[in-house]
Amino acid sequence: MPELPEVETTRRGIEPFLLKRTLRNVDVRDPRLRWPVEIPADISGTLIKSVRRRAKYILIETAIGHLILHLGMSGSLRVVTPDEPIKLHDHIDLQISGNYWLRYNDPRRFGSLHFTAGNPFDHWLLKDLGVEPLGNEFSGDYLFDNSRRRKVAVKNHIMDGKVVVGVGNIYAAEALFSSGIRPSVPAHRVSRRAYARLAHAIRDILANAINVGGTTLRDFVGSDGQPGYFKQSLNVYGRQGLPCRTCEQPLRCKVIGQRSTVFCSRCQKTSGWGA
DNA sequence: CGAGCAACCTGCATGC
DNA sequence: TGCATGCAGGTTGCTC
Repeated sequence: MPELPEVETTRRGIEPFLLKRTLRNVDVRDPRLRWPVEIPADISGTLIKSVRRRAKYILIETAIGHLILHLGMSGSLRVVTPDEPIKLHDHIDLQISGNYWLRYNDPRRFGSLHFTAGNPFDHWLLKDLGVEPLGNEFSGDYLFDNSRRRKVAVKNHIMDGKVVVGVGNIYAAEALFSSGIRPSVPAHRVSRRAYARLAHAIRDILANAINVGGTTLRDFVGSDGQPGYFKQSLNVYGRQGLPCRTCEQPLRCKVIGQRSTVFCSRCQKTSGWGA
């Protein structure tokens, strides 16, 4: 599921169920996630003070510290009632005051849940993260300045969480298409102007996806459905071999940084020397 | 230090 | 139908 828009959609979906409620208990039924889940027992009965997001992590602030949740590749949260039968890969319940629980399911177990009593932004998972793509520090100049010595493909550059967070495989491909940049170009050869286009594209696409995600919010949180919003607006991801929506050339697919990357060889010509 | 890649897991679509 | 293969929206941590 989750790239940044899906995580933000999830955060917005669960926030009203959590805020100013009491966390009655965290029931760790199966602790085998990316790292073994260990939550202190005295979190039970604490008040939930905020539900925030940093990168693809959801931060749930309680009276004694923060829960740091990551959905990995296949994690999801559903709102359930306590009598809902346990399904395969239901790992954790956040038991909230009132007649519902938040149930975490993760087949591939790439997700994680941590607790920290300290400042969550100093936690080892968060402390080295790059800037937020929708925040003020992110810009074309920022991407340009951080890329001068980088020989990796520009696609890897924007997917590097130490540079900018939240840009996953789907949105990286989409942003490069919409800014006309060839994904395989070395990052240090992309011009300032091209990075300006790219930064705008990243912002636009992510913001847009979050907005559209909002419309499917209720279904998403309530029923564990996969949000269907993005398929419609995707221009390249998953469309290899199909005609480019701009020029009708068949889209090509290439593995870059071990991830498949779809692009249009006609529309994405920016190689770093020109515009 | 940067770059490249293996690893962590299961589920699903595909092809024989 | 059964089985093998390849691929999947993320991230860490190992090598060189």
